[in-house]
Amino acid sequence: MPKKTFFNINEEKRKMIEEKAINEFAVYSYENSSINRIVENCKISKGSFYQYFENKEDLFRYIISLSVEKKMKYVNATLISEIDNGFIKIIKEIFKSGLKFAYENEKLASIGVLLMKNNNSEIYHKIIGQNKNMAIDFYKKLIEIEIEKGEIKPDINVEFVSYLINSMIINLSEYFFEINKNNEKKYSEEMLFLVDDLMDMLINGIGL
Amino acid sequence: MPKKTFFNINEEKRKMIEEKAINEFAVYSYENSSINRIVENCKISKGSFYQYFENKEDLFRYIISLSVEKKMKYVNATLISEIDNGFIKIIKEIFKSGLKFAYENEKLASIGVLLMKNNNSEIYHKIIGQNKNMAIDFYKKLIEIEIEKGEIKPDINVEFVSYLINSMIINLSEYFFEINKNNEKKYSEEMLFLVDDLMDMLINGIGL
DNA sequence: TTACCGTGTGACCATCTAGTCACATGATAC
DNA sequence: GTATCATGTGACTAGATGGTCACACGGTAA
Repeated sequence: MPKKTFFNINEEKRKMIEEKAINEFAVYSYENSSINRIVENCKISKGSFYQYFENKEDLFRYIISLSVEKKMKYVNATLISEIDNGFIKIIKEIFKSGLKFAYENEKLASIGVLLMKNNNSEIYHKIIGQNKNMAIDFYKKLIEIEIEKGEIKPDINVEFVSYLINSMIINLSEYFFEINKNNEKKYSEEMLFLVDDLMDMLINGIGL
Repeated sequence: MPKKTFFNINEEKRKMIEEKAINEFAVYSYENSSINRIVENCKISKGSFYQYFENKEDLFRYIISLSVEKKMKYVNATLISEIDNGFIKIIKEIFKSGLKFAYENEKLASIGVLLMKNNNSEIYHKIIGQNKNMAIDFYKKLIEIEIEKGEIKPDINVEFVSYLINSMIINLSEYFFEINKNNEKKYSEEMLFLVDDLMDMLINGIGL
């Protein structure tokens, strides 16, 4: 957590520091980011920075916490409204809210993707640590319920399918950025079709 | 390419340098690897290193070329023998030969995965560059043939499915390492089942 | 005026990096 | 013996990094 001095400075400056830090991590990832560059962009001194934050990790954790907080607002709203509508609907909505978050918070989403992909790094272990299987376990439970309801084949490899869904969610945002890199962004249409395609594929396969 | 001096030194020393470099890149990835550490582990001087290689990138490219060469031996054998057996068989065998390569060349596979995942980095663009869509285009063609043959739904998003298959292949090796990290390795059985599961899922979906 | 205190500063430190270069060694050729 | 040449060396450079610290500034309280 940042030191209390960080929360004492005026909001404009605070937001500016947050923004510059988000920019830095989104472009360079944690390992290759530079405090020197951040303070330079912020036009504050090195000494000031270390009066706001314990160290580089402290800043990164703070930015991640901002990101998680924001993303939760998207996902929680979905979960609450869809919790009784079964696996397909829930997963679909998680995918969609994930994409919506990525679309509306490109930089934060990029930081998240970089962190999740770099899952051998020290910072990944420090931040994600024991929670790394939380999402996967959640999908596992959903799938098991669906198997009991007779909606999903009972002989699938639940562990593996959960893992796959998890990496699909990470990949989906990336793919979306990829196809939209040079085009103008057509969030609402393209994106939702993509999720529908993906879910249809997951449930029914691509074979005839 | 390494300088000719590298190929003049005796094979034992050359293999040792290759091995230590592979180790370094597999553990630290390109960006975080250190020439200092490599020469220290090799017990050769910095000067010698720069008489063998132009620079760090030269060494990395060389190691990647070794890896590609080796992997091609696995995949090519598959492609030649399965080319007439249709999409499912080919993809299945590509998955399997990819896993076999990863199992038998853990370090090289790890270097490849790290490079492919870090697809924003300068080194990725330098090395993969314009070829980054080669694999995806290959899958696209396979799928289009299969659609014409009436084996795959004609209304799927071919571009997206190809992208997905590509990232599945990258993720599959990773998942395999993951589940085998603490267990003893049961390559032949578990691995092949995993591929069969995955392909069955891709073709038929998980829904009942 | 003096004392205190939160905030701001940038030179500085230790430590790392990739890459260089003047020199040493040792083998072969004449 | 001497000249040539490939190979080997490690101190050194220039530039980065994260983090520290003695000090400066400005406002408030006694």
